[in-house]
Amino acid sequence: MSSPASIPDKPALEGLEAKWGETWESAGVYRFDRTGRTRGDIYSIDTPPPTASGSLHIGHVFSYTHTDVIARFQRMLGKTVFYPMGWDDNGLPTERRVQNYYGVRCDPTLPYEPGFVPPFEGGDNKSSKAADQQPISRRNFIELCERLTVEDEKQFEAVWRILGLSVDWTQTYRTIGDDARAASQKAFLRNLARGEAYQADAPTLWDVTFRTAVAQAELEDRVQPGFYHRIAFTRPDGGQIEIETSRPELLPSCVALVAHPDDERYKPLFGTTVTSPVFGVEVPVLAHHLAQADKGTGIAMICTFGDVTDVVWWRELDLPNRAVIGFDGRFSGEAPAAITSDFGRDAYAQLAGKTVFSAKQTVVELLRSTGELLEDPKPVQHPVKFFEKGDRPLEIVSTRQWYITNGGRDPQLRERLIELGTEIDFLPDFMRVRYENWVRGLAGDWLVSRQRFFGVPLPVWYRVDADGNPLFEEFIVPDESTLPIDPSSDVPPGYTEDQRGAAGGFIGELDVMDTWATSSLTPQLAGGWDRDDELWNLVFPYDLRPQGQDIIRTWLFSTALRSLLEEGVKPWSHASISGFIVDPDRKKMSKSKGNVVTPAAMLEQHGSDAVRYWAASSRLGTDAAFDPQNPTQIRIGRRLAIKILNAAKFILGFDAETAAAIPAGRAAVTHPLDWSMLTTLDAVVATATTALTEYDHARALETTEQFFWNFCDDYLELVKERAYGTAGGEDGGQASAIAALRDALSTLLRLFAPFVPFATEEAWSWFADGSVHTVPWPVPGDVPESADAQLLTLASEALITIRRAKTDAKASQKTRVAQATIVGPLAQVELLQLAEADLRAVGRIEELGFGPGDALAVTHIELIPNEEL
RNA sequence: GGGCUCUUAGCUCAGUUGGUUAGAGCGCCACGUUUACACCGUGGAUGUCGGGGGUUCGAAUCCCUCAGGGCCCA
Repeated sequence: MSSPASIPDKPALEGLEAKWGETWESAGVYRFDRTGRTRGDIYSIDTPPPTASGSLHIGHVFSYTHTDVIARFQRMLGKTVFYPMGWDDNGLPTERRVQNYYGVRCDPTLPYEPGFVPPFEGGDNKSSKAADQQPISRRNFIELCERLTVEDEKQFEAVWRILGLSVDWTQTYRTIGDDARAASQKAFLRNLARGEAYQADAPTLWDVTFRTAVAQAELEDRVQPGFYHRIAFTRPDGGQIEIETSRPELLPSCVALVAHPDDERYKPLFGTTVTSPVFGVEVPVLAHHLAQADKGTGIAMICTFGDVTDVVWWRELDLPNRAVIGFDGRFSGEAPAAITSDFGRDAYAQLAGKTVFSAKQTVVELLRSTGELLEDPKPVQHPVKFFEKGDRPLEIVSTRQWYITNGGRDPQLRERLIELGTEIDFLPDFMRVRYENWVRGLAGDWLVSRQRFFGVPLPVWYRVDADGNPLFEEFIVPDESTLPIDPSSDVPPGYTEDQRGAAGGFIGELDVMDTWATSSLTPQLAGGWDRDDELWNLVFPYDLRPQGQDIIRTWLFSTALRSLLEEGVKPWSHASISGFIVDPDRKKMSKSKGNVVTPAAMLEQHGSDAVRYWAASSRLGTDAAFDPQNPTQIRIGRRLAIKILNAAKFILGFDAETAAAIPAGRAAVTHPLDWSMLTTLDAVVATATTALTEYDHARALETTEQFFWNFCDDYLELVKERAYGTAGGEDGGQASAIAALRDALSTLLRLFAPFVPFATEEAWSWFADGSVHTVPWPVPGDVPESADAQLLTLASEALITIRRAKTDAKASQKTRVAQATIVGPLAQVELLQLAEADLRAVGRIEELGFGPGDALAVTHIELIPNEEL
């Protein structure tokens, strides 16, 4: 970046990443300098913070390259680009990684152990058994989380730097960092103050492995094998009602039977009662429209709680709660009070303490013994709800949890969110539908409390009454100025530590927030919300939110929600959605399928420019197939990057002395063919600029690339003799060619710069000062009236015809031609004659004639045999 | 079951508001070592635009329908 460097004899891509990465960093090329800027000067990006505990895969490279191309384009347009990087390090994935990496697990009841050394380091990140993990205190556990994420983040940053992301590395944040915790807690407290956050004791989807509540956005259905059990309930008159259930173990928690209100078979029974088998509990028969007449026997039992429909029925039909499953996924020791018969209580005693699995077997045996299992269980495949990161079916337990309103129970808020979506330019546009579908399908408010450890603590305490019982409705909040806080170690205002847990004192909330509750605030975290007002006003609302399509329901939605609640406006004007990478069998790459490709080796093997080319060739929203064994697009990208270096070297090598005397730009251009090329290039500039402005990076790249290959294959060949100065004749012909070539080179390097930043920077350094990445994006230049793009096209066609004649004769392209005639429509031939000398030179034609004809063609070509050379 | 999306050359993909004979790259075949490039150059062959129906002077493009792939939601 100092004075122009000498051009290597043999340009190569190897080493460019390290060379330019260091130069860019030390020169601060991508630094966000807000001095004197106004909002209109800024282009701000709400970068996705990768999960620090995960591993980067080729899909990350794909989508982050899309963003970087836009960032570089906007920077060259003259915008000051706010392009920060965050690390999403809080949350369950980190906890799991720490457990496996260090062989530990968190037990909050244990005391802190200073100077703790974990059993080992560098576990293989495969799941290890809990029994093999050493229990440690929460504080020790969090220290290990902190230690490992810092290490992981260094490795991530190294990959991003090699890839050439034009991030300002002084603008980084961590979702577990002090500022992030403070902002997350502050936003929650403001939700609370405005009535948007609340706590409720309610049936909650619960993962028994991780022992935490989970939210709707974290659910997934998995088809599981199961059995339908046909069971008999008894009517007061002794008659039977048959139901089918996949969860007979929940029979002791049965609170009603339910059928569809229009179901003629059961209409007479509505309002009557029946008695449950084995446990002998009398329950009502009720009507509800969610009961499916065509499923099983058409009548179902309602238990507390087998699935989310049970919860709806329980709530809407105002039924009692007879929950039997505890937080550990086992049956509680005490039978529901409704079971009063000795037989029923004995039966329940056999279930107490059992897992769902073994309780099911026990209940089935009991039903067989009483003859109330009417037939052998029928195997079925049915969808079961799982926590997306879990591997045991979710249970539903009643617990006190914190919620944030999200429109799931508020039609007005829901409509505002949908309206907000219409104000955002989704790229591609159809992705908005996924957002709208999600908003419309919300079944309840957002459950944000998690019974985990490595997260942002919910910033509340609870008063304890005179008898030592916590008063959850009488919560205490900290002053904003004290954030971030940890209520399990910090003391609420007006209390002292010795009052913790004491009668008349307080207790701290132990739960942490859903990781999305923090990452939904990435615009705030990165943009200095309520911490750096000047920055915030410069970047918010952001220009761009790039992300993957798989997290529209989580990250995109929750960010839009928090922005609406906190600021009342959309968080960004554009949301660009990248597709994902599929393997050659069109299967999505994922860790569980074992088809993940890690980027570091790819970048090392092929070079960053090559990998970026591959990524940038795909449009937003489309999935890209990738075969690591045969990375065709990457090879093409590598070829392009090398070609850029070679072409630049070639162009800069033409008579350097003459070139030095030629003014930069187009002042010395006189030849019609040169003008033809430049006006064609101007059209490419216009197309590429429009495409990038519309976030169609693939089109910009394709257009530029196509021009570039034609430029090299035809124009460069046509003018090289003239540029060498060996063609002779025309006045200023050499200067014109050299000036046009240099002007085109400058333009092409800038057009390619967002896509292949390393090769373009290298070539730029051979003749110009400063970085190509901070020079102005090209604009179409001045051309004379007479400039005609058609001329270059015709000359290329003529050249191809001449080449074909030589190829057909199995002759070398440098074979001389004694005589040739080009025929074609008069206007074309007249135009083409303007390039006669260049055509003769490239074709080594001694005598070139022109004549009339229907279409452009070469006739009467007369090769001079080899031996006469 | 619902929503979205895709199906174009052997492969990966372009194809704009409907408009001549549907394109590119890779791969393949032939030729060529031309003073930037063998990580190269030149040229060539390659299609029932998933199937069917409709609208139109004209359909890869618009509409209907069917089939298949993918993602998300139930």
